Amino acid sequence: MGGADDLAREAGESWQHHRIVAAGKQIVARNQETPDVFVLCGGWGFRFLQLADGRRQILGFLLPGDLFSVASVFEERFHFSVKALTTVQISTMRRSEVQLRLKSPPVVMALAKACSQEAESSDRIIATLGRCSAEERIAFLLLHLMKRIAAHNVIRDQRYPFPLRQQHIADAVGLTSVHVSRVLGTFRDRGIVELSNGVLRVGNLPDLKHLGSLN
Amino acid sequence: MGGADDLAREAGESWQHHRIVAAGKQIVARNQETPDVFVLCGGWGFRFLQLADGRRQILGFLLPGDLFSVASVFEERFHFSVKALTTVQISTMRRSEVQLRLKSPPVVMALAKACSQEAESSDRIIATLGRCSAEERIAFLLLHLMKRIAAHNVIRDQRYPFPLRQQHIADAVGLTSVHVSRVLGTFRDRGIVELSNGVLRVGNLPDLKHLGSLN
DNA sequence: CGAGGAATTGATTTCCATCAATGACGGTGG
DNA sequence: CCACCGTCATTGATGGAAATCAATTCCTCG
Repeated sequence: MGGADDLAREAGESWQHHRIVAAGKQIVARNQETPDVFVLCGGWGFRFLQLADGRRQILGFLLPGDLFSVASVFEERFHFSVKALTTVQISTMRRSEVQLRLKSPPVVMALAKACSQEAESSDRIIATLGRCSAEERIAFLLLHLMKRIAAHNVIRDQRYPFPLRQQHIADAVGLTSVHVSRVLGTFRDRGIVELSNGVLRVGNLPDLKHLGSLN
Repeated sequence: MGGADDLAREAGESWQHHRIVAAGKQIVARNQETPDVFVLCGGWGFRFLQLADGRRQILGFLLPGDLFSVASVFEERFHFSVKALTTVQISTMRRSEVQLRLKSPPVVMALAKACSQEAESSDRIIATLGRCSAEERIAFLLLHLMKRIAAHNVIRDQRYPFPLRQQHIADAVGLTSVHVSRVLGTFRDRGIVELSNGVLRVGNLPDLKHLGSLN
């Protein structure tokens, strides 16, 4: 997640492959082994773990430029699965080739940066799931995604492109989609945010931040 | 976390410092800047985030040999706090010196390994907090710690040294200590595990695994 | 022996899950 | 063009898991 831009800039073209995946399709499976490192180039994806009884936890969302994970540069095996949320473009690069590029300091630095961002993000999610209420969790997720969306898009009128279904929100913050619907309902009634037609409209950013900022 | 053994083996002695910290004392604070990389050499510690209203989430426990975090090799600032759970020995090394050692492939590989282990561990914790019941969360934590404890100690009679208070368990799995007490009570009644006097005795490992194995 | 933190236990409340029904779309094929 | 269907969102009623509040009791350690 993050930092792959630098990697791509550094890289030649010949040892990369591109691929389009339709919305809803799975891209990689947990425990799958591959000689490639994956980067998402367009659209949205998400990483997740599925429990034996079907419960699903979304670990994070992938936006354009995101490496599937820093660990995948070193590990030949994924410890999570990835699905396309929207139609998605992915680029794959031979791991061996990527590792050769690790001789270049800027590439190493980009990876190191991505590593610490991954770790910090994970830790904030753990704290949110462990200690926050439903409203706080959802607010946190929205704020987190807004920041990342804004890095890719010009935001006018506080309207963010937002392809998630309520089920995705639920699976990301550890709630049921029914309860997500209720919470988003109260957010709408209170004029905090409104979510419809793949657009997130923020009506009261201070209130949202008040709910969703851990500290 | 993990992989610091290799680092230490690789390292000389002169640019390291050792320190003893009493149980309960804080070792580093969130946002604290330091020129040093920290390794825990003896005792137990834990990493945590504290929310504005005092809610605390323990992110993970540190055992001997653990780097506080891989990210701290690259970042001069911690994004979490660390406290000593027991009396603890810590070793600090100049970050600049550690980074020089990054020219050595085995050190890089040790770090990469630690990075992917951190990421996988975080993701499993996220899934556990997001999707599992109180019993499952506690069982998961116990199993996770048992594995790590067994790597440091000879385990006889299924008795593990276990210095956590119920409050620590609660803060690690996102519950209240009252509820942890109840769940541990039923575990004891069912003969699954018994926790007392800093010793965890496992009475029925299969049942524990059945509860705490995500898949 | 006494004191203070830790654990246990009970009563009650709160939050969220579950179950179930309905409505709103959007696409598809007759 | 419209009936049909599947997916998604909403809403109500109910149940259950864990939080909260509040006493004790149990240890550990001066």
